[in-house]
Parts: sequence; C-alpha cells; structure tokens
Amino acid sequence: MQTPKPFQAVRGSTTGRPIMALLDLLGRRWVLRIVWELREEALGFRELQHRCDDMSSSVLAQRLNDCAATGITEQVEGKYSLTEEGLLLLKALSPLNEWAQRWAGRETPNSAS
Amino acid sequence: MQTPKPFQAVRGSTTGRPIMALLDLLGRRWVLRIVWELREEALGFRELQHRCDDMSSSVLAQRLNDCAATGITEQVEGKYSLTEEGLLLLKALSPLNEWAQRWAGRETPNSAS
DNA sequence: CTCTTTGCTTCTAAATTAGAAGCAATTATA
DNA sequence: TATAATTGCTTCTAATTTAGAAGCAAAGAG
Repeated sequence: MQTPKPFQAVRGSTTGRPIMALLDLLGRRWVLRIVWELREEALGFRELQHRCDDMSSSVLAQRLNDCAATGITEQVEGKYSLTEEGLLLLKALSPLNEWAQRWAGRETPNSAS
Repeated sequence: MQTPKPFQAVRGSTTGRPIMALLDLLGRRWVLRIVWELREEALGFRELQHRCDDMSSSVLAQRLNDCAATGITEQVEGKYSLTEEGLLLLKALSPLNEWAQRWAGRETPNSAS
C-alpha cells in the first residue's frame, strides 16, 4: 500500500489536495492511535505494540513506515517518537480528545441498564 | 462490524475510554472524509457518494449507519447532514486541515522533477 | 403513464488487517 | 563468559474489510 503524500493522488482522491492525503493516512487503522500513544514519550517497537492493545506486529511495522515516510515519526536512539511535525499533528488532534469527552458525556457509563 | 461507542470496548481497546471509541470510528475508512464532505451542506446518498470519489455504495451505507449510530450525522428531509454533535466534531477537525496545509508546504507541488 | 434518478441491498472479488511463528541482534543474568 | 531473555522486526496464512458491479423498489420528472 502506498504512503499518501500531499500533491499526489491518494486512495480515494485524485485531486492531490493535502487534506485528502491526510485523511487517507489518518483513515488507516492504527495511525491515529500510534500518534496518540507516542504523545508523551518515545517507545520501542514492542512497547508501542503493547500500548496499542497488542496490535499485529506486521501492521505496526507498516504503519511506522507510513508515519516515517510522511515525516510524523522518527527513530531516536532506537525508539520511536514524534517529529516536530508529528507533535504539531498531535496538537491539531487534541480538540478531538475534548470532543470525545463531551461526546461521552451525553450518557453516563451505566445509564443504560 | 460493530459501531464504536464511548464506555464500551471497541476494536483495539477494552478500556472504554471515549477517545478510543473515537479513534476507532475515525480510523474506519471514509468516516473522516464523509464528515468533511458534509461540512457545508446536506447531501443525498448518491451525491455524497460522488463527492467521495464514487466510493462504494455498500461501504457508504455502512459508514452512514456508523455515523448515525454515534450521533454525528442524521437524515433531514431525506438528505444526510451533520448533527450538532457532528458540527462540533467538524470544528474539532479543522486544525487538521491547517496542519495538512502546512505539511504540504514543506515542498512545493512540482519541486520534485 | 414512461423514463430517470435515487437510495439503498446483495453478492463476489480484491485489499487490508490479524496473529502466529520465527530469527538475528542486543541486553540482562548467572 | 556462557546462557537465557528481550527486542525489533519479517514472513506466511487466515480472517475481516473494502471495492465494485448489478439490481430493484420507490419517488420524481416529463
């Protein structure tokens, strides 16, 4: 599977608009989660895999390639971490967390029987 | 495929943290795109499909179910549109668009031969 | 009334993701 | 220093998702 890049056609869009490339990348399973799990500290492969509920190692390897190719993660002393770019993406993602909290607030955990 | 909800286990996470449910939902192909395409106006099924580069109708139907079940889209007079909740999600997503622009700015469209 | 268009559903093929297994290269541990 | 983990992947196969074609009932247009 090809890694999406701005100004190129991506899965589901031939226009090359950067947002489309991003939507393609983020729409791949685990990408959002990986960025999220790297939010506080750099992690090794196996540790990262663990934090992502033991996701499949084959897919993790692929996703780390995608993320590296698009410049949002990098390896520092063997560990995976967010790049400057990746940190900015994380920041751009933070309103999502707030949204999720509010969204969750619509009903309490055990409101339904 | 089950629709993710806060306070429930979702694909890839058993903790029930709302953000996980959201990451699961948004990590499904086309969900981000659908929200994006509904940003300005309500659209009918076939029109929406068109805006999403003629994505598969079977998948569109599934995704619209997911989105409706989580309360981010609804049907108004036959057309699909974002709910209040969905509009807030869209707003939460907007930093992503800015990020994508910047990200794209790293290299100009035809900088590579 | 016909003729389109629309909103899906169903079915099969293609692509993606999951999961087990394994292995070479570190990194403990004894 | 010899031995036993642990780590960072890769490869292979099975399961799940997504794609795409086909079609059909209902609504709208002419």
